[in-house]
Amino acid sequence: MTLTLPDIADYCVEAGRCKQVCNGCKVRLFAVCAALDDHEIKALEKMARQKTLSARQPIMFAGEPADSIFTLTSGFLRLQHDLSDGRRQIIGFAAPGDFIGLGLNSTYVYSVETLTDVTVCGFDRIEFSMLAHRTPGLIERLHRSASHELSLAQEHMVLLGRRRAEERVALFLMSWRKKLQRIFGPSVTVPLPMGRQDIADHLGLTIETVSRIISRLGREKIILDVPGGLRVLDDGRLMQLAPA
Amino acid sequence: MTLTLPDIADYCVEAGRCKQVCNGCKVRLFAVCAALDDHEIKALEKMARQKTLSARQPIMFAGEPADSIFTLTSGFLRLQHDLSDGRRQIIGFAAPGDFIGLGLNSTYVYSVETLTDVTVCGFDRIEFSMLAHRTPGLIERLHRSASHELSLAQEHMVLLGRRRAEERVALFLMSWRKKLQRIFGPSVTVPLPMGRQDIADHLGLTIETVSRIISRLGREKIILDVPGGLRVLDDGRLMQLAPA
DNA sequence: AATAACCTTTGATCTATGTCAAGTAAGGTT
DNA sequence: AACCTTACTTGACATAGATCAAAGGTTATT
Repeated sequence: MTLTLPDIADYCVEAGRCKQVCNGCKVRLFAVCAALDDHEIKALEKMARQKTLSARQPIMFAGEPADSIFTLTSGFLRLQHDLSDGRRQIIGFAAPGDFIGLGLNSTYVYSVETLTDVTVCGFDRIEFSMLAHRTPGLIERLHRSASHELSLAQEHMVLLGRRRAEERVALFLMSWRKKLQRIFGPSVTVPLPMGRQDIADHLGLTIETVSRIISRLGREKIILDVPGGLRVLDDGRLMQLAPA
Repeated sequence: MTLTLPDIADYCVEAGRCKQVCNGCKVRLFAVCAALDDHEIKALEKMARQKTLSARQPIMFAGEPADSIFTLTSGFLRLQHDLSDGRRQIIGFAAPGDFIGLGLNSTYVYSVETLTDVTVCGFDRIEFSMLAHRTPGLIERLHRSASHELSLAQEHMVLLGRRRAEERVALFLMSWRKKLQRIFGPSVTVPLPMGRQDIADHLGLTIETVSRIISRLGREKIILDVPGGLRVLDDGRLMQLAPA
């Protein structure tokens, strides 16, 4: 199952720069850039550098200097914290339109790896910060995005702290579907560009538990496992699995 | 064990208003207000309404219209999500200087209850938002605070998703101590204005597990249980309990 | 000072989920 | 097509932490 926002790299990449970037940008309306007027977008455009990255690559590490920040324009990422003994918590998955580096912090607060081939619209953090400093609308937009992330993070704390395994899986499927829906439009088939282990590491479970629950939901005809994702057969029962 | 930032209400409350609020404010340097220059602080001061609230009171509910937002000036709060079946996740505890309503969202994203008697410096959300809109330094400060909260939230996800009970308790004690230290200065004795059940609901554990672990750490002479809080006897071993 | 209400601690047992260990399927490569 | 690698699934068993139950302590109330 392939998700096609027509590949932004197609009409963008030219010695790492591009003209026409923002106006042709498929994710513009979802991204922080939506805050900018024509004048400001020109300034941003000058700073932007398109990049293509292949699947399954680490692209930044928690604690390292945050030289560059970016909007994800196509493909998917996972954002994660790794403990020294190998345990891993996936903080979230990024989809097209998501901005990485919202906090403008001088070091990255999490590590990032690509799940799929990916294109990004990258900026020098300092340069971007300065633009933000003199562009109140941009900070406001960053703040709104960060606040939204914060409330999602808090919702996820409830999931991790207080919900049982089946609820976690059900809620994950629903929230991931909702996130994709906003970008790609409604669909009963939910693409899962991440593996079972990634889902487990996001939900604080083991791969076996995730697998068993997905199998069970399949047996109960609530979902149908299809290659690359899954189809939601019974929305109502899926929702009932997790009390509000 | 009583924490005394001298009570801000002393020289503040006068028909719900006050002169001299901000200059006398004990938490000003920690709070979002620190972003403001003399001119701006005057504008803010006009909008501010001091309030006193007694211990163990719910003061706002998730989902309700966010009419007012505030800086906590003394006392402690807990911020929580409640599920319909009674399960509860405490998102965090607020200490003097913390701002409640950082996101400027039109509805509250979590519920809040007082742990102790409390004083707050409250604002009408709309009024405050408008001030923020024309005061870039203020939004910037809100954004920094929100970003900081976001990274704390992500750290807590790791705790909830991937750490064992003893690590959770140890990390909680260290992070709570660190938070208080910034406000009240260094101290080996850590006040715990919240109960064991609150700690459990913050760490995704049961009260029995929290109690057992605190008892064990006491037996091992890592901490000493004292009324209203506890004393850290062996910082090194406490830190060793949780791998980075 | 005695009583009551509420926390907290401790012990005994249970269980949801983790761990360990095979299998099976799906791509990718030669 | 056969092989190999990697991901997923399933089963059997183990365990960290939950649940149930009963004391102890503290603080507030009369």
